[in-house]
Amino acid sequence: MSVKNEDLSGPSADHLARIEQLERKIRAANAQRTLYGGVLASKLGVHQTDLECLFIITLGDKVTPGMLAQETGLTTGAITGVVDRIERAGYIRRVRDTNDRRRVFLEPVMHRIDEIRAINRRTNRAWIEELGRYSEAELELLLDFADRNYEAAVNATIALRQEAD
Amino acid sequence: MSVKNEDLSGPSADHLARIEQLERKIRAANAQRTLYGGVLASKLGVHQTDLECLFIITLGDKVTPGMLAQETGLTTGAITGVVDRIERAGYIRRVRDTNDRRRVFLEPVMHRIDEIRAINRRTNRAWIEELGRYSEAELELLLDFADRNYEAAVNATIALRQEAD
DNA sequence: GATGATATCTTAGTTACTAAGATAATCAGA
DNA sequence: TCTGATTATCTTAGTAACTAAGATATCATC
Repeated sequence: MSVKNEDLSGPSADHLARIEQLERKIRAANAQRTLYGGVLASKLGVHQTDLECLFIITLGDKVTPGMLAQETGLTTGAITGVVDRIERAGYIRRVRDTNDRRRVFLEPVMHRIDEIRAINRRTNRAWIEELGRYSEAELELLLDFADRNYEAAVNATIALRQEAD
Repeated sequence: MSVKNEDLSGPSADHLARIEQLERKIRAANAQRTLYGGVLASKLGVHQTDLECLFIITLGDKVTPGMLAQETGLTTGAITGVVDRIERAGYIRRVRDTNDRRRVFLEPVMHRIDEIRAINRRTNRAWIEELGRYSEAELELLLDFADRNYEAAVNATIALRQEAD
């Protein structure tokens, strides 16, 4: 019976199978979260894209339409529409940059954003509770993993864009 | 100095902050993966939605257009368009159910699906390597977490749909 | 065989998106 | 400080993916 040295030949087949399973589950969870975003958006009377952009705006500081276009991959024309809608809905305000008057800052209206967060807290109560039961060490691992996952997605997108067509 | 009993008052503020951070990172990674999907789709000459549906088809067995409509939240009319496009592109074949001739099975053409997987392997080489360095125990935790995350998203969507408008 | 239910497809119309260009402000060099 | 190039946002025209409603075909039940 010939058994190859697993330590030299990389992860075992079993290990690889688990990794693929993990990838599939992450993708499935992704899809479900996207679906949730769609339902939430229609409930708020905005579009799914609008909600995603709103999330980006609340993440960073001094976000501009141009930055949104870059991060989402949408055209600046499309972003103008997005910004129009979420401004009209009262979730952000356009504030001209006083230093460079071509630019516009998208300032989140926090008390309106909090309304959305309240909905998320309601619908995710059980999930938040589950998360609370993780130990510090486990949370650390999950945080690190999520971070690497994000970076990997960024790099994969860049790599894919650079591949010859 | 009054210090409340943290064990009785639930997770500490610090713990909660980490949980929120985790949630934000998951969402950011989500957005990036969605972006990657868009770039990949345009590279393949299909739509982002098409690619997502194709993924669902390869996950399950004997998937029908109706099931796709349910899982994605799209109308059956939209699904017809999706199926038309990915069939024309050669990634699936429509196969009539011989037992119930109203139904259609969406049969993935595996050697074409593998082309897509090869691209993903190329662009995610570094990420796959990183995953390989996780221990069995860590992978177990991540798998379980991804699973819970998926279920949480399903439940949150249901809860949101049921909330009074 | 008639009735209702189910699965998919078709059609008409809406609208979010892209591409290209307009507008307006900034910057760099002579 | 004028000139041209660049940058940031917005506007416009056109495309196509989507929804809603209904058509078509098959199945199940009495």
